[in-house]
Amino acid sequence: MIDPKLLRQSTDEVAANLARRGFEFDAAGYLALDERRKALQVETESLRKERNSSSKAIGKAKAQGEDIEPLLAAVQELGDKLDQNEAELQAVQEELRDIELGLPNLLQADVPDGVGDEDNVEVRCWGEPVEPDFEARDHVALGEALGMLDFECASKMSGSRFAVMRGQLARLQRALIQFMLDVHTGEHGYVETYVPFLVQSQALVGTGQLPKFEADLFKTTTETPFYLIPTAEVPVTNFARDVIFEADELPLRYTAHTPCFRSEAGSYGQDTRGMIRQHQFEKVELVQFVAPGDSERALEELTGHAEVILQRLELPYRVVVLCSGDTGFGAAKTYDIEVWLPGQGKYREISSCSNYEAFQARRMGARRRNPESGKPELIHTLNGSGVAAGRALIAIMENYQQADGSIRVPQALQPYMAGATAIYG
RNA sequence: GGAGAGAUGGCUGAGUGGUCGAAAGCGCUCCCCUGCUAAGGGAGUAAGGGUUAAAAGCCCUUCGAGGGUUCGAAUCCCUCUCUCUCCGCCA
Repeated sequence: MIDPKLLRQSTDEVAANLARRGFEFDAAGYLALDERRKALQVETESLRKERNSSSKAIGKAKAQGEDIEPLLAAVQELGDKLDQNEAELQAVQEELRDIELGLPNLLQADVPDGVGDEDNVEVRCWGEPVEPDFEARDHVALGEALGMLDFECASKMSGSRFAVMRGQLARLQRALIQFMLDVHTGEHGYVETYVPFLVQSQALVGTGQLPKFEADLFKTTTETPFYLIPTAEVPVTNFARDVIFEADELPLRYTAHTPCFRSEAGSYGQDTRGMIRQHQFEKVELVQFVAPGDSERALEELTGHAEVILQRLELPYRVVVLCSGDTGFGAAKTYDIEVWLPGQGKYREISSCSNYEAFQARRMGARRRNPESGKPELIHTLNGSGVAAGRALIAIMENYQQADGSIRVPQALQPYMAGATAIYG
């Protein structure tokens, strides 16, 4: 959520910033509605004040044994007017909030302009894509030939966009997760967490998936609906809901391995082959809570933490900064890490690291006590994949494939694979 | 799943219709005194919002959540949620 004060006072600047995303903000409409809110609120509060003082007077008069009948009559009409005003005010406030919840975050000044992913800007590149001296296969061909990756089997129970893995391939994914968690907790100062995979709507409003992107989520039909988490960002970031941190508690760094569930509405036809885009996948997530002045530096660090994983796995990748049109709803700035996939002959997203600044914090009341003023202020939140396990698995299969269809195990993972150096069919 | 108890400020805990946003204690901050390892005295100490260019001040809201009764609700009524204890059941 954008600071409502900023929305009122610098409406044109806000509108111009949002326009960089291709988002059209009806500034005039918003301001008109806010004017109505202001008038109603001032009036309602003064009515309440009147009622409060009258009630006190009645109490006093009664205590002194005076006749309170005339006082009661005077307050009576006031109550009706107040009820009406309160109802009207509430309606206007809800309307304003709906608008505010639907506005994307302001972009940082250094986010490049652009419309789609073709306009993202490469920031750096690591490793050299190696051309094998045989025809590179993609992970589907490799996995199926090994007898360890089975989409048909998955479709029997769950339909499309699910996978079944068996044997050493299933174990390799587990090894990856274990490895990533060990690096982040042991070397990058993250606290490992275990969190619910089902959350209620207010948690998703807090992180920004709701109310706008309900169609991308799986939802239960229980009386109070639960949503399957689309990312561990949702439960972990909500740790900070309604919390006022002491200044010396920050920064806080949390990591979690969870499955992620996405209905991927509107993605039909894209990546229908293989494990790139699934309804269910495993991910290790990184989340940070930092002081408002520290988030830009924290984003660089967090992105670096995700990069370390790919470096240890010796997977070539590049980092791109997302352009204005491609940056996600709540993010002020996002780096995507794209790993080289020989089977596709291109770089594909394996991690997305974003600085949300106060966008999520404002939605969920995440604050810290400012050490100078002693007053609460909104913190900044960040998160990034560190990294997506399913896609990392694909990257390993395709980058470590041998001419005979076997797959070498990256050195960093061998300790997690009982010393195995390769996977054979 | 069954039975009971509870939810108040950073914490403990009082408060059953009227100056209660809330006693007291603890904690914390500042000041004073004292002087030596600890003690004494005083003051202050919730959050959100409105008004303001901003601040001060003033005002509104909030005692688990939502609704109701009332001129007036932490206090009365209804619904829900959560926590604790016991029983049952389970991983």
